[in-house]
Amino acid sequence: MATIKDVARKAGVSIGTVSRAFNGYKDIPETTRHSILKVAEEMGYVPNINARSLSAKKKPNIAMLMSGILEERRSDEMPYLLMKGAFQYASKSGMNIATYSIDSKLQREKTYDQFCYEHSLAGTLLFGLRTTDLYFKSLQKSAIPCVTVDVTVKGPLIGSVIIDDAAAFEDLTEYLVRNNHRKIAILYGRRQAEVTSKRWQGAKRALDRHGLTCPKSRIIETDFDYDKAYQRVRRYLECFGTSDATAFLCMSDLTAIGAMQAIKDLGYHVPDDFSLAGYDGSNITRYTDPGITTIDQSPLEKGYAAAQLLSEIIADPKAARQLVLPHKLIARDSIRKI
Amino acid sequence: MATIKDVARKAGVSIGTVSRAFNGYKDIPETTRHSILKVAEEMGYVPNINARSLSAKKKPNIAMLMSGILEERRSDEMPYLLMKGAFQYASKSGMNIATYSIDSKLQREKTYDQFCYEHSLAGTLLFGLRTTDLYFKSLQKSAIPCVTVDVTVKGPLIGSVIIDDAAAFEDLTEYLVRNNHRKIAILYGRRQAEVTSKRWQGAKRALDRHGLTCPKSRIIETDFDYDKAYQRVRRYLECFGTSDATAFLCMSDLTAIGAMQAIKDLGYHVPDDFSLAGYDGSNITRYTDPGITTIDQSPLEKGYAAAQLLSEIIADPKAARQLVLPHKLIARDSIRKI
DNA sequence: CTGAAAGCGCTAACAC
DNA sequence: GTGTTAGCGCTTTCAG
Repeated sequence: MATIKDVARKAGVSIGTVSRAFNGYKDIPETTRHSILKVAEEMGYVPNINARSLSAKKKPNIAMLMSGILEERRSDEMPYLLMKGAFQYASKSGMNIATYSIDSKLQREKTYDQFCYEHSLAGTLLFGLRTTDLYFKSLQKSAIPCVTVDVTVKGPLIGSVIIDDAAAFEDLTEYLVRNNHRKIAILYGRRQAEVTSKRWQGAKRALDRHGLTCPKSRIIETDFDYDKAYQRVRRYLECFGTSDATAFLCMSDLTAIGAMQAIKDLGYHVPDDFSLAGYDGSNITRYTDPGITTIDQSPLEKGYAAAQLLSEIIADPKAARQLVLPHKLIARDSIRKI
Repeated sequence: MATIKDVARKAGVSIGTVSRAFNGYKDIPETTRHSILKVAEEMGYVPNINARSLSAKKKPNIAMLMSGILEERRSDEMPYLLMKGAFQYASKSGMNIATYSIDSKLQREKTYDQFCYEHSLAGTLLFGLRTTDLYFKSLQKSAIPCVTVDVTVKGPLIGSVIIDDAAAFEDLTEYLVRNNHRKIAILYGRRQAEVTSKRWQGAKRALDRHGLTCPKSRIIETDFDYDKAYQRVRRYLECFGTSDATAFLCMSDLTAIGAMQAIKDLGYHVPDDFSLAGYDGSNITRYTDPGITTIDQSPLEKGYAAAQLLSEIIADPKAARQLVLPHKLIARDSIRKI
């Protein structure tokens, strides 16, 4: 493979000049730049990124760090779409992003700063990060800019992209109430999760506004997953039948699907006997029968926005900020007016 | 961040010695190595990968190149699971993998070799590659080892990981026949796709074996996607009702789901009126009602095996080979015995 | 055993 | 304008 030296020799100039031609320096005549670029093109020369980032900070290396990908912890769809969104921005803007998995083992072995140094990173996108991740707190002390998605970390070089979880869940709750549901059972997420309490706040706001309450009996705990939701809802229905609630408001799509299966298995019908709301906007909700009303988390847009925000922050640290993306309610047939 | 120089100074040795300590050279006394490693540990030193790969070929950089991720072309689940599998192997074996998106724009802009040179890659994993990708043919001429998944490229340094698509589809067809289905409609995939013809071969083999045929009327063309499948099956049913076929054999899960919706929308029932088979093993098929019988493509295992195979090939080019992973049929309630 | 030194490919001062 | 040169951080001969 041709190196800068080969190009220089063939073009009859020094390597310094070739470098200048490639880096958009304006103190070089257009004719020279052109002929150099042409020679390089002919030889199939492309600058080596490692060498480049070794010698200078230009064309910063940036990376997506995906946490939790090895663990079974969330749907496969969300992180993929975040990544896709980031790659879309990268492709459009000519930025080059690499993706790495940062599992908990890795986080234990080397610090965030060490990882960045190891890979000569000038900035990172953090996807799937939880507050319990070892890297979570490191971010603040680091001098390397980053953008987190779905969680917020305060720090001068830290941006974040989120949706307003509380407001979104409030909307969803409101939507149920508007459809005259007054006895709503809530499928709670993992207790420790930040999003669980946020969503609960939103539900609370909507219920309060309408003078409604949610007694303990109607709070059904899950881990955001299918199995637990299925079992809990099944037990709930065996206990209360249709007497205690008219709708299930779920903190994730997967729990909604579990709930729906339990409802069906006990001979009830969605939405005739029970209405059902999910949360996340995952693709599956389009294909269930009936389709599930849910909140679109816009992972694609989040990934895109995160990459964009990061490049802004790298260009100017003052650009660091929290971006709140709009959420949207996707109405489907799982909720009926009563 | 500490560099090798800092460590050398603090440990009272030369940088060469530090380097040796880190690279497992045996010509250095255990005591020296230990004290160096200890100092390094204290300083939080980690070798810079770029510098390392610039100066030598050791600890080769390897990468997953994901094609088609920006295009809408396939389910989001498959490529993600491939990636996950590769990361699993990487984490387990201490190998460090970066993921890049190689969209068609990028493939047009720089050749495969250029891309590898640019990133100092010693080997690549190719996910989502199609025969129409520009990089597809480049692989053979390249001196850089790679492993492809789901497609086969011949070349001395090229490995591939596949499942036997024809055999898998044959099994699926056979399964329908065993359940006494003799009039089977086939939801065909994209005409140009290699997998389409392979799966067709498999179906043919099973049908032939039982003296069955599949008249043109029962071949329904799709693009592997939901919408087209829905429309085509709907039209088919409006035309034939239950008179022409007892089962739909689909070349992808998404088309199966489209077909199922069409069946339901016209007032028919799965599996009472029509049995249904999908292909891919995507998660959605677990959650539909009824669950869909399908073939598990094992993307996780493929990714894992691909990463493993690549590291074998890099260690010894003679290890290059084609790996055929076992497929498995997942029986669910969408098929009934008649 | 270990230090010194020559690069790996590239960028960025610094001269001319 | 453009060549020269000093690194970037690391590995690897080559002496000794």
